[in-house]
Amino acid sequence: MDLLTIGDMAARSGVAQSALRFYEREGLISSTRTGGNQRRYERHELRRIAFIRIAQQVGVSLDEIREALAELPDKRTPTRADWARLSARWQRKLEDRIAMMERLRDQLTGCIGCGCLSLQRCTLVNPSDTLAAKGPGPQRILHAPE
Amino acid sequence: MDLLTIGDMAARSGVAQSALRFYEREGLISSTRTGGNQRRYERHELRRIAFIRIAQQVGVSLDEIREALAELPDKRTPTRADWARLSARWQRKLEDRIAMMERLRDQLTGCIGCGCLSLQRCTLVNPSDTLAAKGPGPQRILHAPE
DNA sequence: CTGCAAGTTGAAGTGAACTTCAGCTCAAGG
DNA sequence: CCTTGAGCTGAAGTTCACTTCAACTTGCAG
Repeated sequence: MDLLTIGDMAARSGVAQSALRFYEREGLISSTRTGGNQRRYERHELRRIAFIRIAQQVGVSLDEIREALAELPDKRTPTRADWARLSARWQRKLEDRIAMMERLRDQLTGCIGCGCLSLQRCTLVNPSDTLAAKGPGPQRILHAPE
Repeated sequence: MDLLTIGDMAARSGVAQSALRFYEREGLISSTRTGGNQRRYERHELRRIAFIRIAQQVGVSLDEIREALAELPDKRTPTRADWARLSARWQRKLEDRIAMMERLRDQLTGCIGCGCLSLQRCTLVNPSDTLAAKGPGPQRILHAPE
């Protein structure tokens, strides 16, 4: 077999073993077990991990990542097309986020000119006016505009 | 006087009162007190709050924000120029971050083509190879490339 | 077969950024 | 004056994404 141990996975992905176990508990990745109860990973799990890290870079929560990954075929090894479909969706998110940051940048430029930084005049603070509307509760940094 | 109560500040900034008290404990904003120990804010504190929220949008931690704000004059009300100087610095950070997201996007595009999402071949997962090198400890989402 | 690195578990700890709570006090309109 | 809403405090709780720990078991090289 060409199954990988958790050590291999950690080395190849740069993700700590503890994080891999955590991801498994959270249902983001999966493994089989040896007779002695040790984890063995199929190679394509590396791809899932790559996907998770990329999504995190984009600022997506593990919850949302789990949902996305749930769309992958459960039984068979995901094909190139499966991954491409998913990636395309994240690419969209990324573009949205980039667009938001650019708006932020442009507005900040304007604000430097006028020195205002006023809260309601500049739409800087509530970029898409959704942030304040979220009410109390911890607010996500760099929330992804859906 | 035209001092604002914490309720006013919350309403005008869209930031919860509890968060404002928290920011004050953390030394990010300040207030004077009435005889009856209630907070009263000068209007320019709104600008600090705006700045805090903007910086958070860019993905900066409160620690870093505190450092940045420490450069503002402590005694006098910050001038337009003071703010402009600070804003310019954040604008730089924003551009860096946008650049990183764009790299991410372009690479993701490439990966969709080849369907790879491989961890080490694509530099996608460790965009500037610093992430994995950070060792154990919670890793910041969307870390700002310094 | 032995030694030891590598793996296992559940529970508890961490840090960031807040929120919630309980038990009070203050301030302003009627 | 009195009520009612706004504000105060310290301590504890919350969520996210993990890490650390202790005590124990596996697996492979020699």
